[in-house]
Amino acid sequence: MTAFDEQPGSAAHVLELVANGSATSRADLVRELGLAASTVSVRVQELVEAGLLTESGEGASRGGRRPRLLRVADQGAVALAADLDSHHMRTGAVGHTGGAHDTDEHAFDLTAGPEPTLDALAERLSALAAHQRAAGRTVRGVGVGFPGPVDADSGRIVAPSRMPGWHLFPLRDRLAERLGLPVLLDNDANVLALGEHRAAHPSLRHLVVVKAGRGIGSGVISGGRLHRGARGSAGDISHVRVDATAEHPCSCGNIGCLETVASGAAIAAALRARDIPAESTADILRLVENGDAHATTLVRQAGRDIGAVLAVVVNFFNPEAVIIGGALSRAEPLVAAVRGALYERCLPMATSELTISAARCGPAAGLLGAGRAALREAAAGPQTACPPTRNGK
Amino acid sequence: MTAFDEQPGSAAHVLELVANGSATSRADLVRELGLAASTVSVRVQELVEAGLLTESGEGASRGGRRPRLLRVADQGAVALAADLDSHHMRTGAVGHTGGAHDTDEHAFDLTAGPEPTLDALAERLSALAAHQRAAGRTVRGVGVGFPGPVDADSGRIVAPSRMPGWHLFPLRDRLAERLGLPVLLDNDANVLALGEHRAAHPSLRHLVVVKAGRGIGSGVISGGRLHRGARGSAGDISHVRVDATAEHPCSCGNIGCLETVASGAAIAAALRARDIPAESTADILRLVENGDAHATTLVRQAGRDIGAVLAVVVNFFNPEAVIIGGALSRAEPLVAAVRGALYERCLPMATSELTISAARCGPAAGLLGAGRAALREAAAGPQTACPPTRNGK
DNA sequence: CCGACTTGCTTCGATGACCGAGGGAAGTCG
DNA sequence: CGACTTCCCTCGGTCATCGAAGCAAGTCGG
Repeated sequence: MTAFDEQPGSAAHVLELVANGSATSRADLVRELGLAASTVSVRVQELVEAGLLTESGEGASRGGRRPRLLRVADQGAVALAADLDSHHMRTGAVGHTGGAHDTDEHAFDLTAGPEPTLDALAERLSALAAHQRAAGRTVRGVGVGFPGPVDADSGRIVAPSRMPGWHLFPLRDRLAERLGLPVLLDNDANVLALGEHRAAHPSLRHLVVVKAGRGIGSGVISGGRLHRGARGSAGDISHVRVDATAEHPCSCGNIGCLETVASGAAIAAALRARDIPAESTADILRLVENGDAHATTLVRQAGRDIGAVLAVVVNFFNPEAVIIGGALSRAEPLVAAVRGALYERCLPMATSELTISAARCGPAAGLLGAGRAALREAAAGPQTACPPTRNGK
Repeated sequence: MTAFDEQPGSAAHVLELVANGSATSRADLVRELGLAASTVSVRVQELVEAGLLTESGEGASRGGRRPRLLRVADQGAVALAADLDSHHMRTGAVGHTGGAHDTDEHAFDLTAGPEPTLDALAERLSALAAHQRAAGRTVRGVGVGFPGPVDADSGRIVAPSRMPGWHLFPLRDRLAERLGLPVLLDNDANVLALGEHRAAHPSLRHLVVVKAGRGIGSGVISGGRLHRGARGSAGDISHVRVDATAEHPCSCGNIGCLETVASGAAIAAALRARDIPAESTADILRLVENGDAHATTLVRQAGRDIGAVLAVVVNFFNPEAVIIGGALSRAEPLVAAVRGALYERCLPMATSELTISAARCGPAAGLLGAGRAALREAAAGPQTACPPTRNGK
């Protein structure tokens, strides 16, 4: 019943490969999946009959018969996506291919509690749904990335330390009820990781995707699958201690947490302490782009701090790539500092073939991840039913 | 073709469940595996016919017919196991059940190079094999744990920084040739992790097993499977920086590595610097048991340092358990300090249901892990052939 | 321009894993 | 002693996948 898992050989996997361009024909799929040609044909036929895949013309010959090109049938099918952070709500509509449409950013306060957030979410997503439908598109589902621990199975928020009232709030079901659409809810870093993995690096098996924005989180792909850990809190590096001498206490009750020295919120606070007006990560980015020395120094130091934590993670987990996403990933000095810290502190063996780069999907990566995941759910739902106790007949 | 993987439903998995006591009858297996009773019966019958499983009497009724008890047919079948560290070679014979027999420890110098090590290994294992055969047992294979990075697929050693001559040495094949037996080679922490997981905690899915001995390493179980990472170096936490002010340079070229402040070698060196004679981890343990204040302080500090690194790992990976193995795990203060550091520095969410304990299999855990893995290989080999290109017929 | 070869895709049994129904064996319990 | 439970096996049936064969539609060298 877990949201994102999919068995390697089949069904949604085929859609995925076609959607992200890894395969454009049946023959491609055969090479990619390692299945028999006959099996792939059957699978494709099912998907075509279900209206999820279309044939669209023929491709270039490679010395023999021309392949019949396959495309995802995104005939106006979209998912709504929402990416939350503590002070903003970004929304958009996501199709099977291409970027996010109709995106919008909207200030609000997550700490005001679940009910106001639910209201704001429902309001904006309803409007978005109406707008999409007016444009002739079908809305298949909703994907939401939440900046805190989420129990993805039950669709509930789990105990964010500084967000009173949120503990065990059933955001997924409440939102689904309000919108009349299936909702997929997960941690923001997890949807980012899924989006980057599936869309930009589908062949990698072990991946760490960091979301550096107002807060800091990460999503972990192990063996090609999202690693949630024992209680779904895997990837939470925001409260790792990086500077025991730091004075700022953290909401978690410790001091020197990564979040208190390297997050967008911390950088903005440090800038304000120097009488430089900065509230959002956008402000920080603007300062850095304008060459503000203080801002650049702080951002670079944040990168070093994040890199110090990631160094442990890279030695321990030995991923094929570390991807930096989130708003701050657009600040070159931060990415460069992360790179430097990793190369300096990790074993050569762990870094010699390690890719370290900014998220390829850019600022909308979170939206894309959430939306695509929701689309995948919607597509896989009718087909890949839950193995146990489902077909009553 | 990877050494330890096994698909969930079948073959070796059944043996595993019976071997570690998770299942004692066909009905148990049905409950454990979730397969149909008929399927389980077929599987068991195959294993019985192959001589790998036996029926042995009947168990207590639970209100109906008595179950026919199953046991692993370890009719004298053993694997030889070797656990290497930089100055010792521990060997023993391991059956499907029970502990290691005929164990022996033998001082030698790994840094002397691969050929002398190969000679020493072959000599002791040949003697052990002869002894086991004289006692009427059949030797099915050999499992070796090596204290450094290993490419498990090719069975070769990978670039240990301070071990000249070892890079890409094909220890597995060379040893197999010398002994005329199939050899399984893996990192020492990995075999320890496999042993502890399969034998003591088979139901856990995410697990970190630390080997604290003369060096420090760890093995990672993710989703019930060993996580080796991109290049097989996952779990290598020995070169994480924990103390930038430390003066001791590390063989890796950095300073303040965990290994230089918290390993058995480092503790022994620190004791010697205070004119307390200590060479091996056994010496350290003796001092701690005798209440030596310096030794106890150093061991406790080592535990804190290890705990500091594990805190990052626990937040990031969110395992269900952290198991401390290796010689130093017998020092209570070290385990206690690790516990303390984890509870202090991790998120409550990551530790509230986290098990932190010493390895249940004790000092022979490494041997057991290596031996059991080799037995499993030997048993699975003829049955669970590699999926592609194997049955020539 | 024409065979020979390549590539793409489909059709059609064969295979094998798994399941479920049915039933027999051997218990417990009232 | 009968009703029910538990354990296990036997026997078709379903389903996914494979491989062989073949057709379709190209390229390419003579």
